Amino acid sequence: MERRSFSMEEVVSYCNQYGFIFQGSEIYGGLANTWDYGPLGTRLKNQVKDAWRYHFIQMRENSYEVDADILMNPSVWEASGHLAGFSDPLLDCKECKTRHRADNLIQDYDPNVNADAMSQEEMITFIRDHHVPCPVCGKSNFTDIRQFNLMFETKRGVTDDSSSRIFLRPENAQGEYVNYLNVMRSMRAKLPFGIGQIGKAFRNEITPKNFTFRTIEFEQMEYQTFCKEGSDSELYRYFKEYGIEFFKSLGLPEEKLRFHNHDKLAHYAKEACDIEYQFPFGWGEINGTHNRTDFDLTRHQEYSGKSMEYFDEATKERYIPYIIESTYGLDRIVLALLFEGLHEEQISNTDSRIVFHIKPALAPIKLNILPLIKKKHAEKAKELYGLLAKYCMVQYEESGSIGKRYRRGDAIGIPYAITVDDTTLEQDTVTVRDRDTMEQSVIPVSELMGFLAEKDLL
RNA sequence: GCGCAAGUGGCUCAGUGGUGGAGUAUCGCCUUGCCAAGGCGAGGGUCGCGGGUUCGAAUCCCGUCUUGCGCUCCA
Repeated sequence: MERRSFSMEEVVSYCNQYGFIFQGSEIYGGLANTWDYGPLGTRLKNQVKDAWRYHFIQMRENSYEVDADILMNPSVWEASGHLAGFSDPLLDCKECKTRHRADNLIQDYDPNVNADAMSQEEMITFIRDHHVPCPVCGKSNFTDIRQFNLMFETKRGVTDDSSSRIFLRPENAQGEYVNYLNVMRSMRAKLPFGIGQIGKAFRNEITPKNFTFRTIEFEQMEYQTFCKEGSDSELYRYFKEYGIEFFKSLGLPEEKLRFHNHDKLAHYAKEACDIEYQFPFGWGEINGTHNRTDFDLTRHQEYSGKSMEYFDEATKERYIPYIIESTYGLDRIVLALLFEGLHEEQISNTDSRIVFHIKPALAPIKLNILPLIKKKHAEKAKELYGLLAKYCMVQYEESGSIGKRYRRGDAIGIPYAITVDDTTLEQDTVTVRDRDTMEQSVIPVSELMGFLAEKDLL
């Protein structure tokens, strides 16, 4: 059967039409790069979260989930280095209107100069004195440097003084780090152990784009493993490889996944590797694994004055643990699943259907309960709906022909349709229709629970 | 942030100065015994938003917002 994938525009349109993702604040003309998840998108997202919880929390020993606040004491961001390092000195070329990072311009002009150590004024003076050229047009006519801090600011309290300035977290990780002692104490955890968190983070990106791929507000699923120095590199490799397995378990094909090593590491990382998925617009990061060493906990010890040391009963040693971070972009994974699963299938020369091929375990709705003939079978079908709704997300639909209702279910990824007909009334069996093969089978109502378990619908 | 393009019912689009339309989708009734059948009817639009020109603007002009593409940026 001929099968065609969706373009970016088609995915955006589909998401709006079927209730997956809407433009944020749409009735007011929107707000740039904000997207709201609709009923089905929310379901899909939650299923991905559940899958992550299963793999990272439930099936893992010494694994704990937290839900830290988005707003944190500003000292956290001083300690983490985000307040100093999470902003770029940018300037524009007045001649060709291109934008550049001042430190990169200087570094490229003279590799012997350490631009990172220069102040903003020193950088602009250097650029003017040396007539550092624009790499695009070759001229040297720049605007002043402007600092773009990627952290979102807000204020607490009703007064407007600077002491009330607080930030929306630019990454979730610090929520796990500042709770490291609390989790270890209250859970009586021993190294190595992990703290996971699902939550929102915010970044004032300069140019977000590509639908939900890069947004100013986004959700991450993070897992931080606290371990002893020496075991860090092995754990780093493990989580890097495990990312591929996790994505495969969600239904992303291996040939559309690849590792991407960073040549320039973040300020906290000793080793860093992304996993990228091949989106229609190019390879895009959907996971990152970082060896953050003891950088974060050491800094928190320094800034908070609290000891972050772990006491190893076996060896009687005291040390600050290393941290291996494995972070997953939830919105990006949902987007990848949409691109991967959405197809238009040609059934005949004149007939086609939209199908969302998604693993049953991730499907927003698991079963489509349909009376074959509304007048005769609606009552029994509704009864079945009430029964099955206790176990999984089901939908009841009676409007339109049976074929039309099958197709509508296909379009939103419902894996199975349960049709109630005369034999249901007489012999207590239902017709089960498969989304992928369009084939039907008859099974007794009494075996439905087994069917749900077997097909990963619970 | 710069450049280019677009924005009209949920979706796809027509309408280029003179009473806002089509197809499709949705809802109701009839029909229909398994893959988007058919009939009748209904609801649904601040023409992205604001201003200007005009007797009159979806249409022309200006601004703005949003989206897409290309830069730029991206721990």
